Amino acid sequence: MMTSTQQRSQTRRQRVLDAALIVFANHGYGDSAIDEIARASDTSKGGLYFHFPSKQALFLALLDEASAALLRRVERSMAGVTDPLERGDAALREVLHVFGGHRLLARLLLIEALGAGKEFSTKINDLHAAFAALIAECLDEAISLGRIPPHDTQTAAYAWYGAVNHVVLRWLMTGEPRRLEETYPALRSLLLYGVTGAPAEQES
Amino acid sequence: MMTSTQQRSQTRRQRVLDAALIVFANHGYGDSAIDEIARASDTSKGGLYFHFPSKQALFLALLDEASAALLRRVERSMAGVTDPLERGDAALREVLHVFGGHRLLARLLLIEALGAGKEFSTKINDLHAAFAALIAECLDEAISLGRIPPHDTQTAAYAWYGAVNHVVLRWLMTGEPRRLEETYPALRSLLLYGVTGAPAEQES
Amino acid sequence: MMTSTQQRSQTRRQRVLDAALIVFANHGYGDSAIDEIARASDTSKGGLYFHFPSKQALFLALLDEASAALLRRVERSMAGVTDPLERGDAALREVLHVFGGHRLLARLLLIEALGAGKEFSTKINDLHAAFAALIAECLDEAISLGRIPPHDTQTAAYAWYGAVNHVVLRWLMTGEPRRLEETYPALRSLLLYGVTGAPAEQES
Amino acid sequence: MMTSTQQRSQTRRQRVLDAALIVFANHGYGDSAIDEIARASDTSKGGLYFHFPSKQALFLALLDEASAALLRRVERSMAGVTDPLERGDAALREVLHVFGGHRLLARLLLIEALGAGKEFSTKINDLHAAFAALIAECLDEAISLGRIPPHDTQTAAYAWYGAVNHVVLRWLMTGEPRRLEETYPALRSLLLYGVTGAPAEQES
DNA sequence: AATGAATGAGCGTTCATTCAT
DNA sequence: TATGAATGAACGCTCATTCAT
Repeated sequence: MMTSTQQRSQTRRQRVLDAALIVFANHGYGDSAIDEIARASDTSKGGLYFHFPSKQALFLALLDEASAALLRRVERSMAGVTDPLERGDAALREVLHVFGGHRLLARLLLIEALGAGKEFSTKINDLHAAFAALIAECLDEAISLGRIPPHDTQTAAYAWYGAVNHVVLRWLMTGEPRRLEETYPALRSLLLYGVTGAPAEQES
Repeated sequence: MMTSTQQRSQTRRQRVLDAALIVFANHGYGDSAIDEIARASDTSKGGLYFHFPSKQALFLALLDEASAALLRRVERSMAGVTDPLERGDAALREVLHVFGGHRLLARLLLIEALGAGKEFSTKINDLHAAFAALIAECLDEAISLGRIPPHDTQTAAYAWYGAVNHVVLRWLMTGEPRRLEETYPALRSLLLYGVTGAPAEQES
Repeated sequence: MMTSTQQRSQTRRQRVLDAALIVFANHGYGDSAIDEIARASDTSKGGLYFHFPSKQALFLALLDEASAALLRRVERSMAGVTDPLERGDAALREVLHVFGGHRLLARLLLIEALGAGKEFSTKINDLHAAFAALIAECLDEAISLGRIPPHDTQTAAYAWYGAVNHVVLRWLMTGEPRRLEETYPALRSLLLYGVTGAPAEQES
Repeated sequence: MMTSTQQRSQTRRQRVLDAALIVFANHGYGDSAIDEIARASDTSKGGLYFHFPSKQALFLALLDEASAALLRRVERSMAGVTDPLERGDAALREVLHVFGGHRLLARLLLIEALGAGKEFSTKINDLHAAFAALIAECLDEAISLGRIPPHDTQTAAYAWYGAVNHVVLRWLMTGEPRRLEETYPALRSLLLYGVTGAPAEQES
C-alpha cells in the first residue's frame, strides 16, 4: 500500500516520462535539453534529477517503458491464437495499429533511439531480438506443423520485422499513406507469399 | 587541366570526407567533434572549414557521396539484366555485397543518418525513395509481363528494402551472421515467395 | 520579501554589471571577452549567462543602467531650479561632475558605445535624444519667457550637448585638463554667449 | 617618373583604400573582415597584404588619408580669409559641407574610429587637436584684435568642434535634418553668440 | 522532495595572418 | 606581385550536472 507521498512521487515520475517522450521524439536525444523536459513536466531541473540520475538514465527508462508497452500489446494480441501463421498475422496487425496510433512512440523507437549513441544500442537490440524471437517462434512452429517449408527463420524473422519497420518509417517521414494501417494487405501478402504472390488457387 | 594547387586542394577535400566517414560512423553526428575530424584528416580546423562551410554541410556532403556511390553500384549491377525479377535479385545481392564490404558506409546510412536530426531526413528520404523506385520499377515490369500478380508495388518496394536494411542492421549491431552475404538465400526466398515458401513445382 | 537566495542572485547580477563596466570601458565591446568579465565578477561563464542571455544583452543592460543613472542625476540636479537658463547651467555642472567622477562611465557612454555596432545605436540615440530634450525644454521655456531670442532649439540642444561631450572626450583621451570641472566657466560662457562673449552689461 | 608597374601598384593600393572606407564605415573596424575588403577591391587576401602589412595598418592608413583630406579641405577654405571670425565661419561651413557630402567619411571619423580600440586613439586625437588648433588660432587672433573678449580658447575650440560633430552625429544616426547644411545658421549663431543670441542691435 | 542558481568542460565557428606556388 | 589554401588561437554560447537552501 502506498502512502500519498509515494503516490505523488510516482505521478511526477510518470509526468516526466510523458514529457520526455514528447521532447525526445520531437528533437532527438542529442537536441533535447533537460531544461525543456523539466519545463514540459511542470518540474524543476533538480526535481527531474531526483527521479532520474542522468539524461541517459531517463532516456533508457523511456526506451524500456516504450519497448515493454509495445511488446506487451503485441504479445497480448498473439495470445490465444493457435494457428502460428495467424499469430504472425495478428502481430503484424497490432504493430501497425499501435504505431499508427502513437506517432511519437514510433519516432522514438524507430528513429531517435537508433542514432542516440552506442549506449542505447543494447536496448534497441533487445527490442529487435524480442520481436524476432516472437516471429521466429511462429515460423518454427509452422515449420514443425508442416505448414511451411523449413528455412532460416532467424533471418526471415528479422526481415519480417524490418519490412514492417520500414513501411512505418516511410509513414513517419513522408506521411504516406495517410493511415498506416492501409499498408496491411500489401505487407501481409508480401510476408506470406513474397512478390510472386499467393500460389495459384488449386482447381484451375 | 588542373594546377597542382587545385589538385592538392581536391586531395585534401577527399581526405576530410574520408575522415568524416570514419568519425561520424563511429560516434554519430552529434558526438563527433569537428576537431576530431580535422585531426583525423591531418588538417587544421580552419582548413576543414575552407572546404565545408559547416559541420552540417560536411555531413550532408558525406551523405550525398555515400548515397550516390551506393546507388551507382546497385544500378550498375542491375543494368543489362533483362528479367525484372532477376534484376531485383541482382540489386539484393549488390546491396548485401556493398554493405558487407563497407561496414562504415552501412553504419552511416542505416544508423547515424537517421537520428541526426530533421535537417538530414530529406537526404535519407531521397535515398529510400530512390531505392524504392528501383525496386518498384522491377515489380511493375514483372506485373506487366504477367510474371507476378498485381499488387501495391509502392509498399512492397519499401518493405523489400526494409527487410534488407534490417538484416544489415542486425549484422551491424550484433555481428550476426559473420558474413552478411550469408543472408542472401533466406532473404531471396522470403522476398520472392514469402514465409510460405516457393510454390510446389507445377510439373505442367 | 526576498529569500536569501534571491538576494544573492541579485548581488551576483550586480557584480557582473560592475565587472562589465570595467572590462567594456577598458577594452571596448569587441575586444572584451565574456571570459574576462566572468573572471572579474568572480563568477563562472555559465553563471553570467544565467543572468544575461548574451554578450549583447549584457552590454545593453549596462548601457541602460549607465544611461539611466546619468540622466537621473542630471534631472535631479535640474529639479527645483525655476529659471530655465539656470536649469541648463545646473545640467552642465552636473554632467561635468558625474563624468569627472566616473571616468569609466564616461568612456562607456562616450566612446565604446558608439563604435560597438548598429545594434547599440538605438540606445545611444535614446540617450542623446533625452539629453537634447532636456536642454531644448530649457531653451524653449527661456524663449517663451522672452529671456532669449527664438531659434532652432533642436539643433542648439544637440550642439550644446556635443560641446560638452567633446570636452569630456578630450579629458578622457588626453587627460587635459586634470580636473574636468575646470572647463565649466569656459563652457558656460561659450554656451550662453558664444565666442563673442557676454554682451556689455546694459546698466539699465 | 613612374613605371607602369608602379602605377598599377598605386592604383590597386588606392582601390583597396576605397573599398576599406566603404566596408569599415558600414560595419565598423571589428566587424569588417579582411576577406570582404579584398573582395570589394577586386583583389585577393594575399594581394591586400602585399600593400598593407596588417588590418590595423590598413585602418590607420585609411584614417590618415581621411583625416588629411578633411583637414586639407577645411584649411583651404580658411586660406585667404583675413577676418579671424569669418575664418572660423568658413571652417564651419566647410566641415558641414564635406561631411554632408561624404556620409561614409563622417561615419568613419566620427563613429567607427572611436570604438576601434586604443591603437587608433592617437590618430583621432591628432585630428581633434589639429581642428582645435585651427579654431583656437582664429579665436586667439580675434582676441588679440580686440574683436572678442579673452577666454579659455583651448576649451572653447574643443567645444566648438564638439558642437559641430554632435550635430553631424545626429544627422548620421537619425537622418535629421535631411540636409546637414541646414544646421549651419543655428550652429553659427550658437557658436558666435551662444543661446542668448546676438547682442541686441544697437540703437534700440 | 523540490528548487533554481551556479558550474565548467566542450563545441562550432570566425578570421587575421602566413606561405607555397 | 598576386593567389587562395591552410593555420590555429580565440571566442560566444550550450547544457548536463551539482548543491545550498
